[in-house]
Amino acid sequence: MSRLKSGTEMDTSKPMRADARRNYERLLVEAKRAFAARGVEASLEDIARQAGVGIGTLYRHFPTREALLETLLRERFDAQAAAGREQLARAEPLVALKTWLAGLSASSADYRGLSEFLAAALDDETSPLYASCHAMQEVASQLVEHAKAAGELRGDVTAQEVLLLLHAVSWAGEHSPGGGGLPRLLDLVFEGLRAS
Amino acid sequence: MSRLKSGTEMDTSKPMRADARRNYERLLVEAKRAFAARGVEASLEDIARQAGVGIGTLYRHFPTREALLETLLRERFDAQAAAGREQLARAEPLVALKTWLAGLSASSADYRGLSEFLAAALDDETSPLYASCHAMQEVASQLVEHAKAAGELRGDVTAQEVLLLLHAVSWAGEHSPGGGGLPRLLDLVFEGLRAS
DNA sequence: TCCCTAACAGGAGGCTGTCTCCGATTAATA
DNA sequence: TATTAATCGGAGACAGCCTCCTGTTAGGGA
Repeated sequence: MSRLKSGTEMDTSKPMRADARRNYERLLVEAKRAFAARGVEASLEDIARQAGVGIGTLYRHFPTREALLETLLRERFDAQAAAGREQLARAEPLVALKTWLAGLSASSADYRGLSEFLAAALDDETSPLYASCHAMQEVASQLVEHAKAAGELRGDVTAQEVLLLLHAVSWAGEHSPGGGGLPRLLDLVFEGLRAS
Repeated sequence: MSRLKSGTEMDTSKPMRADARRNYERLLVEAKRAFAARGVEASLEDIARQAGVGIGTLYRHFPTREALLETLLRERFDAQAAAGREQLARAEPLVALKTWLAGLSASSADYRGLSEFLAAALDDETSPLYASCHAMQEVASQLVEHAKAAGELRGDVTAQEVLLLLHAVSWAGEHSPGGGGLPRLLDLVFEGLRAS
């Protein structure tokens, strides 16, 4: 979105040429479809082919797979962060935290293998996903502190641990036989985080 | 080991030729090294090269990556299953279960990406790892039932869920910044499984 | 309307990896 | 030592990642 340079935002650079922009949008549409269908490791050549574009064009717009994913996820991540800040005002901090985490896990669920990618991005400052994920950690941190202050969450648990466990649960959800076990697993794990 | 046809066991087929056996063993040594160093996705061509053997030879002995892994893991898995049966006699069933799971997670930890592989194998009956993993599920099931019967474990949790959570924790351990967070994560998750 | 040029398109090609096939090689046996 | 069946191992087909460079084109200025 920000790379479309499409008017409403600060335009420090020239707008994209019409053909470039057309291709950029087609690539995003096809990437979304491919990632949803085949997981986050879908072939980039396939995506380019489906978009009716050469592989070189894909790589110019998105130098890495992470960059492509980041563009697809940014909008959702922003919304998720906003939702988190709303939950901060809520009366029951533990419910707030859990609700927010459930939303986050739902995001992880629609591209197979995404948890893996996100977990890797958190260890790599050069990844385009790193910044988005870090913003998420910021929000998580605040929700965790709220719940601790209210005495509803174990005092010895860190936000980082909570997020890691959430990623783990999302990962497990992908490998759950039925597939619909994610909320159940989240419940189980959350039980252990509650203050005793 | 069983494929070595090395005397002490029932030999329904002829023993391997000396050169075949030599290569088989070299491949196992190098595979172990490579998986430990580069994770479970290490290049099979590299392994063959390091073993001083052609790629064709590797594929003849181990038709798939799973087969190679299975041979490397079988011994450990057998030991783990035996350990589980010993734990069954123990007085505190919850401690027994946790001890056993900790041992299992330690096994998962030495090849990066192994959890992923094991989780996938559980969904694929044709995988050579499926049988080994299923035996593990059998033991887990008994330990879980014991702990439930003693009123120490939540009654509504299944062995499958417990194992899935264990895999998830192992996975998270691989992605934990410090790297030594696995026991801690196991503790946290276990807290939620305890009967309340 | 036409032309010029910076921006863009996109495929060839190098690289790495998986997996198969089959002629060359060799261990074991008589 | 000669025979032969088991084994070896690399060539080659294929797929994916990523880069480079030539040909093309959009769009502002004359």
